[in-house]
Amino acid sequence: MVSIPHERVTILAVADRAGVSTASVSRVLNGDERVGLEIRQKVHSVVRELNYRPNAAARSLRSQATGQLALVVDDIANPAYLEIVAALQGVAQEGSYRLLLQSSGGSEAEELAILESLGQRYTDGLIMTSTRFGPDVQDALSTAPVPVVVIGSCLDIPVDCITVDAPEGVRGVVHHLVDGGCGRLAMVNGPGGTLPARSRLDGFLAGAADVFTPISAVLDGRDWTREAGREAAMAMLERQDRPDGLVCANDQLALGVLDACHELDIGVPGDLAVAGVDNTRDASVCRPRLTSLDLSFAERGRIAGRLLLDRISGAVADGPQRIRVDTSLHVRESSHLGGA
Amino acid sequence: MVSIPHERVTILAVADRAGVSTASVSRVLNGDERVGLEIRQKVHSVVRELNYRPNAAARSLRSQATGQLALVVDDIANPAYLEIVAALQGVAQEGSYRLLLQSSGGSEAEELAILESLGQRYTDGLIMTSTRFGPDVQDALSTAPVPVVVIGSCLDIPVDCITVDAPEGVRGVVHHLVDGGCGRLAMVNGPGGTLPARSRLDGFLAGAADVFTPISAVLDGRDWTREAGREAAMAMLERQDRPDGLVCANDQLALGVLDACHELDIGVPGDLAVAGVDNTRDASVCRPRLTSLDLSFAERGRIAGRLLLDRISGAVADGPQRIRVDTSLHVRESSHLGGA
DNA sequence: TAGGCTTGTGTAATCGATTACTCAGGCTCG
DNA sequence: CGAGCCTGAGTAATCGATTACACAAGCCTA
Repeated sequence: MVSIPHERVTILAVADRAGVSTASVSRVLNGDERVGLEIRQKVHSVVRELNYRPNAAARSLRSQATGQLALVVDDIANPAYLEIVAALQGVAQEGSYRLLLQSSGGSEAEELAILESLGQRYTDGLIMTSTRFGPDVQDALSTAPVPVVVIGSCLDIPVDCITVDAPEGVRGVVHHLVDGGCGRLAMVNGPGGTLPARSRLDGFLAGAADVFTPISAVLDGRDWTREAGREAAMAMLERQDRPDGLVCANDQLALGVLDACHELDIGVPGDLAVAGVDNTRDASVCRPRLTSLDLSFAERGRIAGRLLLDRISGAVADGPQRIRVDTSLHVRESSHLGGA
Repeated sequence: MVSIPHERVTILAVADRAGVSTASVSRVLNGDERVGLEIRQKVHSVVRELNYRPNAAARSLRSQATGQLALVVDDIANPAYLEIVAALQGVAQEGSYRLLLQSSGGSEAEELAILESLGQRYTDGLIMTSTRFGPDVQDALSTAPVPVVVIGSCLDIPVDCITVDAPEGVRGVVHHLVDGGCGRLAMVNGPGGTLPARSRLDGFLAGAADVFTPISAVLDGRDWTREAGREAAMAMLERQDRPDGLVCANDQLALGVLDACHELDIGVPGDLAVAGVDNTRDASVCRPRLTSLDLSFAERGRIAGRLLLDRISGAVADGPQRIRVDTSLHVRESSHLGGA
């Protein structure tokens, strides 16, 4: 049973076979009420018989809508974004949209290229995560030909934005550590100059100021990776004024810190309490399990998706929204000072 | 600076502005050599001036190609698939394709619906991972209107398939454990009846037979999760004839086993050597770090993508290919019997 | 110098759907 | 009984690109 090069079955073929006009077929398929019962049934039966499916390209060309959403992340391999992807996939499916996944690889040029390409109209809307917005990107965002929702740090430009109060959350982390008995804090941050690094630092400093706790060091990581965390920790933990409480700007950095502690034979949480940010799967897999601040990626993905759909349908017509989602601290072994 | 509801800039607008025909504009943009230098330059300058981008829908309608690939996974949240997604995203981007991500949630009905929907021609080709193929799905696969490549277990149906010799790999795991000194083996498998579970079991049994090592137990997990692994391990490790070498059908199950060992105060690898399958990030994050069999998801994703592109371009016209990729064993602490 | 070739450009058909407009027939109402 | 309205269905314009075909101009050759 070789599959014969399928001859295309178009709406015209259906119309002919059913002995009606293409208009009627289209109306039946799009649920137009004003079609007689007889025609309606005939069309349905022919559609089944010929296994007809409307051509997506023709439909979009005419209707000026693609039925597609796009998600741009700066690094697909980052497990934190996996939650956004999964959540968004769910929302898209519910709304009968397809989901396009694009990766900018963290490069601004690539981000710009993607935003430019929106002019091709292959998507009805875009969701974007980004850590850094240059003026070009800001410009492209505000003149985008389709609705855009940003997940991440707030900006001054008029774009919908689903954010969390990361500084407030990190501040809470500091309080948690101090409440547990830490008296000398430090931070391993991401690369300076990025928005997330800045906001986490702000929270850390605010928290430390709240409780008048001395800070022994703040080190910027080379990047956001485990290896960067290890390097920073190595440099930091061999000093005399070693901290007893350490906030890491994300879980990967924290994992690196745990590696370093292992090598240096520093007990966690006995000698040093550690906390991360993102609450990725890794946090509950590593040993000791990592206390981590959840930035609600899944929820933000869901909200972003819903908002985007509302924008597309015109259900929301107001100015740019700024939605702030709560963070939550997941306390695990790595900061159980009392229990050590 | 309010953004004015962008009037559409079509190829006709460009043609008018440049004082040439739409045909010429199209030719210039598609790199047709037979266009005079003057027109070529004029068109390029007008395109820049008007910021023109060809409409994707119109282009696909005419050219019968969408510039899109689709990936269907049965569970997006599964980190093992993340590697496929990332690899495929790379291949797609290289080939100037966009990547669609669809999730079947592991439901056969959903898979079927996705395959049916291919008739809408929103994609030029499909890559699919699946653990279970019912007759309907097989049928849909072999009559699909676009090329399809399957990543996973081989089938009898004529479809391109990128697979690994999982049994052979698992057999190697058994040899590794026995070489390290294990004398009594056990396995924690996934749910019976699934293809992956069957192939891993085959490999396990073959390996044990090779070396005449006694098997103390093979338990099927409720599913593929960490919790299922913990439950199975709890049941298994309290028995008298406790194994000293344990093969887990995936990393999540293995993590659960490690949890159980922790609770029961069984030393890994001292009292029990443990190995997993998939070599996910988790394997290098957990403690002890987990020895794991890499099933080369990333590589298979890459190969699948390339093959799909070749099918689409017609570069490969032969019958269905069956490509087998090598597995590799990543030895880590959890099976270092000598070093314990 | 006429006929044929090459080159460059324009005209218009085409892809497959949706929908504004048109029209025929049956109904109501003055 | 005819004007006006409603219903149901068909005709054809439309979306925005690509490309087969037509054709004009310039060049070469016999």
